Order: sequence, then C-alpha cells, then structure tokens
Amino acid sequence: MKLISQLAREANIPIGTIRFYEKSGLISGMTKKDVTSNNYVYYDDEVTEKLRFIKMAKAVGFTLAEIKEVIDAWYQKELTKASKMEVLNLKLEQIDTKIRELKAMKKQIELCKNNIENGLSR
Amino acid sequence: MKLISQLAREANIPIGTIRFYEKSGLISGMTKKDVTSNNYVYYDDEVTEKLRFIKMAKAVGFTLAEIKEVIDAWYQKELTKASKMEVLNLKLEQIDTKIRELKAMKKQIELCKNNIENGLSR
DNA sequence: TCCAAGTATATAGTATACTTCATACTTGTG
DNA sequence: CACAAGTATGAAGTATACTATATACTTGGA
Repeated sequence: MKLISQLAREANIPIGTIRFYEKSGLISGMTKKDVTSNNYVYYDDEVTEKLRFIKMAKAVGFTLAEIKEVIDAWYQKELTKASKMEVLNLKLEQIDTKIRELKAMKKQIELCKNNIENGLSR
Repeated sequence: MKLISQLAREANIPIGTIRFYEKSGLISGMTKKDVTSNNYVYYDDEVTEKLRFIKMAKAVGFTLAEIKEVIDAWYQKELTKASKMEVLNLKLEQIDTKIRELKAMKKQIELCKNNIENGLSR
C-alpha cells in the first residue's frame, strides 16, 4: 500500500497523469476508512501492474478508452466470462494486426535504407 | 496524376485529413503550371504510398512529427546520407521495441484468458 | 511549534490530430 | 447556360490526453 508519489516513482508516470487516469476510471486507489484526519488515497501493486500495462498499450497506439476495455475485462468481476473473452480476443487480433503492420514498416524502411546505400534516388 | 478526391478514395482517407497532412508537410501535390484557370492540386502514386505508410505508422502509435521525419529521410534529397540513415535506424529500433511490447501484452492477455477460463479471480 | 513537502480538488490551459463550416471559384453534364 | 459537384482557403470547433495553476488541508522533522 503506497501513496500517489511512491506509485508515480515506481511506474515512472507523473502524479498528474495518474490522477487523470483515476478520474478516467482506468485505475482506482482506496482511502483507509480508519483514517479520518485526511482523505489520502492508497494504491496496491495491482495498480502498478495496470499502469505498466497502460504505458505499453499507449506506446503501441491504443487509446485510453480501448485500454480501459481490457482492464475492465481483466479486473471487473461484474462482466460475464463470455463478454470478457470477447474483449480480450478482439484485442489479441488487434495486437496481431499491429505486429503485422510493424513488420511491413520494417521491410519498407530496410528497403529504403538499401536504396540510400546504393545511391538510388528512391 | 489524380485530384484530391481520387487520392482520398484510393487511400481511404478523408479529403480533409489529406489537406491537413499537406499543410503539415507530410505530403505534397503539384499544380500544373500550364493550367491557369484554377489552382487544383495533382498527386502522383508516391503520395498514395506515403499515405499508406502514414496510416500504418499512426496505427502503431507514431506521431505525425515522427512520421514526417521518416518521410523526409525517405524522399528529401537535401539531407545527407548519414542523417537519413540515422533517422531510419532509430525508427527501426523503435519498431522493434513496439513489437516487443506487443508480444508482452499478448502474453499477459493470454494469461488473463487462462485465468478467466479456470475461474480464477486473478 | 514552525514550515517544507506531500496530498486533494477543481478549473483552466496546451498539444496533437483532426473535422466542420463558410466562402468563393471551377468544371462537366444536361 | 444553368447548376450540381468538385476544388481551395481560412478559421473555428472537437476529441483525446494530458499539464499547469490555484487553493486548501495534512504530515513529519528540526
């Protein structure tokens, strides 16, 4: 159980961004009910995991809305098994598409490199 | 040589977006100097290629600024061979990073699927 | 006890990538 | 030659994802 500044350090994400993610429903901490003097929010390791996932997913072009879908399928017990599987399977397909696109880009860039090496205009 | 509406059809990208990309310096058409009655812009197949590349690169999370760098390394003759290679090599590294991240996400999601199948909360 | 540093909340501002709108001119077809 | 459809331009508006600012309260160490 950690406060927001420690979480930010661990995940290497600005505090402001974490608050934004919490407001957006991607993550959530909890207030300790036995503490009445403040309303500090505590986060567990699950949140750190989620933040790492968010970071990766964002890096490969998923939107926060898309990421939220996956996280909900992951952690929300309210959803049916079937609907969770549907979301996750769709996401796996999208991931494979992205991998294919990245490989295609790689080929194109390598071709381009060869052309430059050989002094061809293109 | 085609006008913008045909280009939009071929690349499956809205005309407005194409105009935005042109203003942003990612692509450029040409006006026919022998035509004086209008200032219609014509595009060749190179532009179609660029648009396809832009689409893929965007899908995997590259920004327009990053994409512009690659396109410039690709088509701008003004840059030195060395600086072009630098840009392209960096981009290849970033692509490999993204592929690794996608594979990591894939593993995580498949693990999550197994947990759901086996009825484990997590 | 003082006070720097941490926390919470709300609001406003910024950057990116479009998208829409208004206006005006051009072209091709009936 | 009328007129719908296409084109160009500029400016304003929108969505997403932050980022910064202001205010106020809390905590922990000298």
